[in-house]
Amino acid sequence: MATIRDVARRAGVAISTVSLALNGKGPISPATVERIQAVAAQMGYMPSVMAQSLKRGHNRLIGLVLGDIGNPFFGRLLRNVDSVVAEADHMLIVADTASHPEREINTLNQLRRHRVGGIIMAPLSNDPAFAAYLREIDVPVVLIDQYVDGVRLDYVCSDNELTTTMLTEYLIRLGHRRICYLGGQPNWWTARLRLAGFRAAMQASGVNIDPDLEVVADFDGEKAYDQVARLLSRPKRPTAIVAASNLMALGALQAINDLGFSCPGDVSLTGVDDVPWGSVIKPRITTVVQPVEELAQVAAAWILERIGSRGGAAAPPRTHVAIPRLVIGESCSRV
Amino acid sequence: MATIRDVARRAGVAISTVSLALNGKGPISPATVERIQAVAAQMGYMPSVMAQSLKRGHNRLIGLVLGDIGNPFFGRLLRNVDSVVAEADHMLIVADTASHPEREINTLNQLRRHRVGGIIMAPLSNDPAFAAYLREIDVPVVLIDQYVDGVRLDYVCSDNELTTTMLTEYLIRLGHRRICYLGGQPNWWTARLRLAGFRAAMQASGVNIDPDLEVVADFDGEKAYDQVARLLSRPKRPTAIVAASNLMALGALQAINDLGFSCPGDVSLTGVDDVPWGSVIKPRITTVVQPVEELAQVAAAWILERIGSRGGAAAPPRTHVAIPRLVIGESCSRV
DNA sequence: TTTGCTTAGTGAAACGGTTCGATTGGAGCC
DNA sequence: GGCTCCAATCGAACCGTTTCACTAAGCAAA
Repeated sequence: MATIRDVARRAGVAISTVSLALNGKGPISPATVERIQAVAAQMGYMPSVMAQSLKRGHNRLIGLVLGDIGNPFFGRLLRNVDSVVAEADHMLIVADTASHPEREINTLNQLRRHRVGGIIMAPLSNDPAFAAYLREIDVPVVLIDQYVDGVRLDYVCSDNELTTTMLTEYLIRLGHRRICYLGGQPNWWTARLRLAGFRAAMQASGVNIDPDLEVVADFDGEKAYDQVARLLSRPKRPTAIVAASNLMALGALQAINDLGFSCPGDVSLTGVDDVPWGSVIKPRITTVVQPVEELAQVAAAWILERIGSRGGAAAPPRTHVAIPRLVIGESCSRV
Repeated sequence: MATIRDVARRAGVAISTVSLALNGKGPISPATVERIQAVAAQMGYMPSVMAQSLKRGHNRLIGLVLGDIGNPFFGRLLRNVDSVVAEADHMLIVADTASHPEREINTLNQLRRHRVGGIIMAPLSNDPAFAAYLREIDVPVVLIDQYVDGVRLDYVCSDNELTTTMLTEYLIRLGHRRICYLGGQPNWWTARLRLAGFRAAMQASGVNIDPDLEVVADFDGEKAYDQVARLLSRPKRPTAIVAASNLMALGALQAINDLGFSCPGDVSLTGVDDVPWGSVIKPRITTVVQPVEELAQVAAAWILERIGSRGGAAAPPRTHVAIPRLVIGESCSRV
């Protein structure tokens, strides 16, 4: 690939003249500018972002660290983040930690070696060592979806507590009392909040929580299937299920069907978040959807802000809580 | 962030000594190496990949250009590509063209400015101008999923013709004759091949193709819904449907249900590719799935090879055709 | 003619590393 | 003591760009 030297030689001017001309900076005569542009175009010259960055002290790269890009939620997140940062002429280095929390520090270090201007991350880890690492990090970081206890960083999420509260209240209004809750691993930030949302709604309505019906299924479809199958084969089975994720809701639905029960006839079912093509799953599951576009846009805008104002990196951290939306399907019935 | 200069000063040695010591190259005394390592660790020094790359002439970045990362197929592709290149200490710059073919050249140019070592791309465009651009490109490119006429580049795909051939033959074996084909836009490479696969299977079995039943639904769920709804309300309706994508299959299923028909009772349905939650969609759709992991791994391995052997970039282009797998569900019945 | 002001363009330093030829200082040998 | 040799370390060039102080030329005013 041609370098600025080649262009300068070919155009018969100094290197600095080429730089000035192509960036439209110095007082270069129109004739010269035109000649240089012509030569550059003809040679297919493109400035090396690496070299530019080295000089300027910052490149136009942003790191995006996710636990599982295969998950459609993160896929949509990625897409929307990309569209915003591309607008600002930035590009995304995407790293998937493949659901291994222990790889996160390593991944972040790699991004730092690349001197990315900022990092957007949906963390998995939530231990003090990781928090300590984040507290010392010297590049702007915006957390998304999941938080890390003990750090002070920008954080963008939807109101996780509200998600399950809305669903639980809805079921209670329909007359349900024996409600099963399918939750995630309690070391996940969002899992704890969604559980709290469920409990708050139950208590607010004065409904007793049967501890046996509050199960952990690790945000995993198969585990949800097993748990629901187990609970449905017991005498006092639940009349409704609140699943803290779409995957678990689908696992639950499959269990309900496979055991010969009907949804919503025998068991009402609700979940969190859209599933792509959810519209063709029968019955359509009543669900609370997170505004992914909003999350992505705010996170992207914030990281660009932090990058833009070098000093402003010290500005106090902000939190944006997006309000999820209840989408009523056909998976719940009055009891 | 500390630079190599800072480390050198603090350790009381020359810059070159630090570089040599940390890279384990020169004959540096063990005592000095240890001291330098200690100082570097204490200062949190990390070499700048940009600076290294500038000197070495190549960075450890690979571009991945996709039309829609929101699509789970590409999400899984991304995840698997990332896992392979990460193994080789490379990172991925991901760019989403948001289904705008006209942005592709721009995106590729941006990646070239970043001096990525190679590019993996699922192209949308397939016009001569784009082919001409690709023919001149000075960085290794591996195409995946879709090809571009008139270029000579590595290409990784699954046997697109075979996908629809397998489905069609399966339906014919079940006794179907009036088979509807839902295809994609003919300017898409994969759409043309899948259509050809359908026709080949029909002709091989001596079944007449009713041109009215061969419709274009643009790989789009809504369009498929409309088309199927239209065809099903006519007197001589099809007894089976081959959809050239999962999205169209789901649209078709919805239309079948909404019009009061049953699947597979009245209409048999088949599709191409997994849907992430396919296992809970009733009925489970018979489908041919592409081995995404295999595609991703081959593409990643090939681009790493091209990057590795600088001269080898001129090696003749290869093509890898993966064999898709027929997964029989409950959406088809004998007629 | 000298002075001063513009305009157009140049040269060199700097960014943060790597690499290689040059330079030490000391040990071993005669 | 002078020689060679080797291990350990250093210095400088270089990668591709930007930026800024500087110069050379042209011209108007004094």
